[in-house]
Amino acid sequence: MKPRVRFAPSPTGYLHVGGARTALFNWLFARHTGGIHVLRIEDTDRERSTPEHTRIILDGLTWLGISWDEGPYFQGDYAVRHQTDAERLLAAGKAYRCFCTREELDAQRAQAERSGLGFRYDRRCYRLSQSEVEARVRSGTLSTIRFLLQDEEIAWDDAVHGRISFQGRDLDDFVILRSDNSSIYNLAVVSDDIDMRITHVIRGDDHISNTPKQIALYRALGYEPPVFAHVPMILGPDGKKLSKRHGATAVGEYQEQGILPAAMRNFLALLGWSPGGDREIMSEAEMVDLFTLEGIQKKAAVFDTTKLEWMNGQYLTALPADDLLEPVRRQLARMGVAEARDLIPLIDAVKARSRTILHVAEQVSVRLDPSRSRLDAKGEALAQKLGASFSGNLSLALEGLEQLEPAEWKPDRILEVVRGVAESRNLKLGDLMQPIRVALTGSTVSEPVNELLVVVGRDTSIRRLRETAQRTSGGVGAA
RNA sequence: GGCGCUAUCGUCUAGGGGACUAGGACGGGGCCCUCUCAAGGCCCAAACACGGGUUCGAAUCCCGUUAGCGCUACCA
Repeated sequence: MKPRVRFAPSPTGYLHVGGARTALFNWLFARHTGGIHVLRIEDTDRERSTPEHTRIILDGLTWLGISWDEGPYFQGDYAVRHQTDAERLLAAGKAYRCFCTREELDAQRAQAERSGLGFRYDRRCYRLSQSEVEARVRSGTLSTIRFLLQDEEIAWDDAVHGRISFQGRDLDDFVILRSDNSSIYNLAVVSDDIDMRITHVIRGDDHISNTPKQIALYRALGYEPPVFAHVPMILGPDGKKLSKRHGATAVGEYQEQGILPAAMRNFLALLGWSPGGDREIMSEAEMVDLFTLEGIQKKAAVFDTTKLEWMNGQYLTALPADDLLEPVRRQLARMGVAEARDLIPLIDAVKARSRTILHVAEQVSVRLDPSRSRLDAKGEALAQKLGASFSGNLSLALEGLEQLEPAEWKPDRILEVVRGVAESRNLKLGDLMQPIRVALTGSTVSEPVNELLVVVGRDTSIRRLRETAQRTSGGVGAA
């Protein structure tokens, strides 16, 4: 039988990196086993669920390259089945009506807390006589349906943790149907997972304590529970559950920061999963091939953005510029930069020394700007640091460069010429190259200057260098 | 408080009784390359939480302690 897995987010917020990782594991497992990946939106919390959040979650998954074979299904569409299942349990004596109000329950809880004991529902409504229950229902008293939990051991063989067991007596007779006939999470999930014939439930660690309740529900409903695989949580740098105060937690934020989906996916896969050995950078196909539930870590993992950026840098250098064209274009558009010409050579020139698309776009825009002849504050400061020779050396290099015909404007030729000038003047190559770099980019960091000159173009380069040399000839800062 | 889960370098991890003077990666430090910065190559510092067992032998198995985290709703 084909495995069937599901990713089941609630549309009450953005797609969180933890959720994205859970989705990734489900998808990887489905692909690896030839199974089906179902997407189910758990929108039963009407108060907090919005279509906007649903859209963001779908977009985030798509951006990451995580697809689904069925759905999205919306849990809210199955309210009738949930109710029917609850009533079936009630009719079978496996659940009972509870007339306790929220206020009464709160009081009982507070009472239990005062006496230092953990609260557990005392089953007072279970002890009501049949006629009493009927009388209250007839009188219109609101009631919930509670599941009657047997006092027995409930255990399962978790695919990542091994055997986990709970005692029924430590669990509560939990509510499965609210007084407005809407289902509580635990019932809705089990009812849907049965209906959708889910074989493997791969979800966050925080659901471990829900699992015995759900297993009891499966059995009471007459079904065998699926395989459970509880994946570890993702933590912030301080070891606490990852949250807003740790910075970016939504997948969309990383997209905006210029992280590549392939890098994000690779990084997320390695957070709590390892193929064994030293494998780190993996293609989608390799990850699918290597993925197993056994390779999932038991321990929670800290989300390390520094390593994410390193990995993104790896993808940036390895990917052909063509693959980067669209994201760079989007970023340039966001920055309000007009792309006057073919961006491929520009991207090629800078991608190896960039960690994000943002970073690539910034450098591209500097090289793209034909009017950038005046040094900005930073460039000015750098020029000053190079000292009085800045303008003179710039002019020297310029004399050589101006000799070059447009057809000769190639990295090898440029290097040859500049090197010739340097040797004839007894200067080091860097004495001539660095002023050019600063003049053209306003920075001491760039690709090799001969390549930079080609990327910027002969005419623009010469014009800009000439203007900068003139402006600073009376001493740096004189202009 | 109760119940549950977890525990290898700062971080992500390899390891599943002898192959461990514990390997890789990020980050840090150094060197090489070099017109700068990356990339790349080489090197260094850095960990088995603690205590008991089991065993000829334990990072690996068992028990306890400690610590961290999760759950403990008519939320999901």
